[in-house]
Amino acid sequence: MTTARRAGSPEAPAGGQNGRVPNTVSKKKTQVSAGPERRRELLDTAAEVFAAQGYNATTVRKIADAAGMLAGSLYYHFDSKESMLDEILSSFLNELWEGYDAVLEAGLGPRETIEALVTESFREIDRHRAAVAIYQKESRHLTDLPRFHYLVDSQERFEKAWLGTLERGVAAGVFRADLDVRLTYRFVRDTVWVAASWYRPGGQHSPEEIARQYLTMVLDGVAVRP
Amino acid sequence: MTTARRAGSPEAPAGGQNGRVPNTVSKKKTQVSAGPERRRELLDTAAEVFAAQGYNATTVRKIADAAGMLAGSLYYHFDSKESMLDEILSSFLNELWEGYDAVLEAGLGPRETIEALVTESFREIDRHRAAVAIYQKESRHLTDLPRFHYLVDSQERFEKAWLGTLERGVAAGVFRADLDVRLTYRFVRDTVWVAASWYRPGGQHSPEEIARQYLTMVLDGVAVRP
Amino acid sequence: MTTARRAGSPEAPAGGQNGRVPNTVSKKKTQVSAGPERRRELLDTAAEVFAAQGYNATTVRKIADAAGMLAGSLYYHFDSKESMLDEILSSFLNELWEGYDAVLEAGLGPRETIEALVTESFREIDRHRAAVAIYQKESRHLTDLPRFHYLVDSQERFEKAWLGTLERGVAAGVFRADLDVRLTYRFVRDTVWVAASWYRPGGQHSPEEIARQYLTMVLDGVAVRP
Amino acid sequence: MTTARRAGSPEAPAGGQNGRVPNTVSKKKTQVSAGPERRRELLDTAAEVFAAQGYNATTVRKIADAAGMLAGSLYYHFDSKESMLDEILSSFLNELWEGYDAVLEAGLGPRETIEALVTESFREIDRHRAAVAIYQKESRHLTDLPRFHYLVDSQERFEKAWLGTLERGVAAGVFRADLDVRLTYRFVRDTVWVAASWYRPGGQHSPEEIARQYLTMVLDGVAVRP
DNA sequence: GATGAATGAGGCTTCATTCAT
DNA sequence: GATGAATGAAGCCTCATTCAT
Repeated sequence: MTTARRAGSPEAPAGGQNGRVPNTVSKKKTQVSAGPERRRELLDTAAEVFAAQGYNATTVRKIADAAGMLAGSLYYHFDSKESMLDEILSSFLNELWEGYDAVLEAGLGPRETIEALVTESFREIDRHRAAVAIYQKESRHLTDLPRFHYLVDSQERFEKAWLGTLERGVAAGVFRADLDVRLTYRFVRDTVWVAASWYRPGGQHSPEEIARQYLTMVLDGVAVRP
Repeated sequence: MTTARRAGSPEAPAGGQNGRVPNTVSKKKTQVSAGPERRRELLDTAAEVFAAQGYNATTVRKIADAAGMLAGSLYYHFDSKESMLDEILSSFLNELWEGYDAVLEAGLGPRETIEALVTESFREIDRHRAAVAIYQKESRHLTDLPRFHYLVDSQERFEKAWLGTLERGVAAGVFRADLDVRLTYRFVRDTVWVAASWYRPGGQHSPEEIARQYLTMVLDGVAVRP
Repeated sequence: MTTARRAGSPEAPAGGQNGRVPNTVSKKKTQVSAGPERRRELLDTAAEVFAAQGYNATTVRKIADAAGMLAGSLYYHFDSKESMLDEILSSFLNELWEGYDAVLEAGLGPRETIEALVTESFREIDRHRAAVAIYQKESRHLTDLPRFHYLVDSQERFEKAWLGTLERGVAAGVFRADLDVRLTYRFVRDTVWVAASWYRPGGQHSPEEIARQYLTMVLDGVAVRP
Repeated sequence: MTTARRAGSPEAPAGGQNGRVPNTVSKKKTQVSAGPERRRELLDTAAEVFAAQGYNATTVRKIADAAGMLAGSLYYHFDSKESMLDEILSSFLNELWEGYDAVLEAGLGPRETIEALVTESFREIDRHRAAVAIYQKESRHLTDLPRFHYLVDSQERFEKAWLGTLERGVAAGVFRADLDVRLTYRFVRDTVWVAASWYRPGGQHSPEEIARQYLTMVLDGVAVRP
């Protein structure tokens, strides 16, 4: 039931068939590692459970079970259940923005920027599937808590980046002008991130391949051109 | 067991094929009505809260507050919090499938079928926004409960309908053959239903208008044709 | 489930095969009688349910179901669930003491007194099976409530009557002197009243017949005399 | 399913065949013990309260109060209030049957078997007074719950053992043939077990002494022989 | 006399969290 | 670093009772 596979990488046949860059999030040595790596492991475990069952429905005991310890023991490592969530989300967002910022500062054209952002997004989904899924499900009601206000900030930067690029594209004549830009923005944004709900790392398509297909759908459409 | 009962659906005679249907769902805090309408009102209220806060994070007290009664009083009308959820989802799915079946039995071509399904979907989002949002967020872990097994059935029919239509379209040469059909399926499906997360009835676009724009994006792409 | 047969007499093939004196507690005319008889009927129904499920486990709704009305409606007839219990027990005890007093004032010898008390007791069990069963199960913790203090009084009178008779018998040489009288008292008392837990009116033995057999067991023993 | 597990029974090596066993059951409010003994202590406490107030009337808070902890803390040790009851009853029945089986397999004559069973029964009442009292009061409506179906099994074995012995005795001419055997069975059975309702361990009579007196009453009668 | 709907207290249970060992 | 046991707040649900109709 509480399957909770150790998150992401270890079992992934690293750098396998699709020329994918293995993203070794944690390098656990033996069974149980120590120090800050242990922390990472526990967070990965927690993220899996949160993603699978929902934050509220996840009890600290379930996380502890999945980690092979007792509930109380988690409190040696973390202040609270909420702080685990916090750490999961913030470290995901940090990495996401590292990638996004690199793209945004690269001085690409609108279409290329969109392509790069989409590709980067799928890479993040690949690396942080659980965190992305949690983010999707929980961010709405989390924004009420002051502690998670950075989610709002991130959302705003996010919107600015995408919406801006789209508008730039419309102005440049590379994106259609007959569409409501906000609608388009939501369309593209959702289209990409919802994928986290079904994506499983190590599946038959690499994130880059999925990004490629998504991009041609979004940009060129599903219909055959007349 | 819990076979989706068909709700009386007073919302049904929804004004025509395109005119915005003002959401008459009930304005809490007005005088309470009696009889089976009261039940509907309470379910609508509950759905609103479930959608906003998530099923697990919603306490019966919150629902009762929103309905202007005490928590215990809800149990005069419903067996349990879960049965409220059940009734909300099943009556939504019943209505959804009425619309979908009408489309699927109309003998339309693949492209027209997709167009009709998307349009019908946005109409359902308009009518049952809360239920759709709940469905999106909760269906995954609900399927574990025997009581909600009908969600799995519905999902299967759903996939059959959409995937089948897409395949038909590829075979007929109206949809691109160079895409992974399952990927396309997920793309179209998610793209439509996630809209429930931001859609607000009574906004500036009617469901039909949103459907139209979504359809041209999905079918023809966002990019300007070369 | 909540079988709740209308109590005692009506269905009993009055004065049937065993030369039993029919004790017509209530003469209901048709389906639902009015006035004070209705009250009796409801109390009989309540007593059945209390006896079957236990006072605490019996909800007012169960009684109402058995009586064919809604829970709230009972409050037209009675102040509270507790007052139903009160009325059931006190009216039983009243009748019991009527019978007991007649016996005790008859000036019989010790053995004859015991015989008459036992017989009278089985008659009461026959007439008020439910009340007796309730009494057995609930009296202990009821005595805490001031309202039910008469239970304590009754118990004391009861003990005085039985214990006194036994002692009289020991003094008179008709009951064995080698036994602890209190133990004997408890033995006889319990032996009789517990029968309410399995006795069903209209069974194959009349109360008088059961009394007769019990008496020879208690007085003469189960073993064959050497 | 819930097969009566055998409790560790530290009470088992109960001092000899007649010397009063001082009830070492645990004196709440003393220092709490740890490990599986704590479980036993809590169960003993719970049994005491159940016996005194009835299962339904007993709130978990009352049990917790008696155990010197908060209501919720009980759930660290037990799944539910019902499972406490289950464990109390099943461990009592296990011990009871150990004793009964020893008697039944000893190849005694009918009268000696009855004597041994009665004596064993009073010993059980002495050791498990609370459990016996609970059993008396609650077993009837408990048998509806699948979880407690073993109570029915036990009752059947019980009846077989006693009734069989009585019939053997009648056939052998040691018990009276002029009595209804089932009536005799109920008489003897009830007569013994009801004693749990007034018996207090540490009273002036040892269980063996009470058994002896009960046996001469049951077998030889209360009346002086003519 | 009875109904339908609600109240409010309280019951069982869960769970994040703490802390001595 | 981890365990075992407990806390205390809160959650879902039940139920006796009330009352307008």
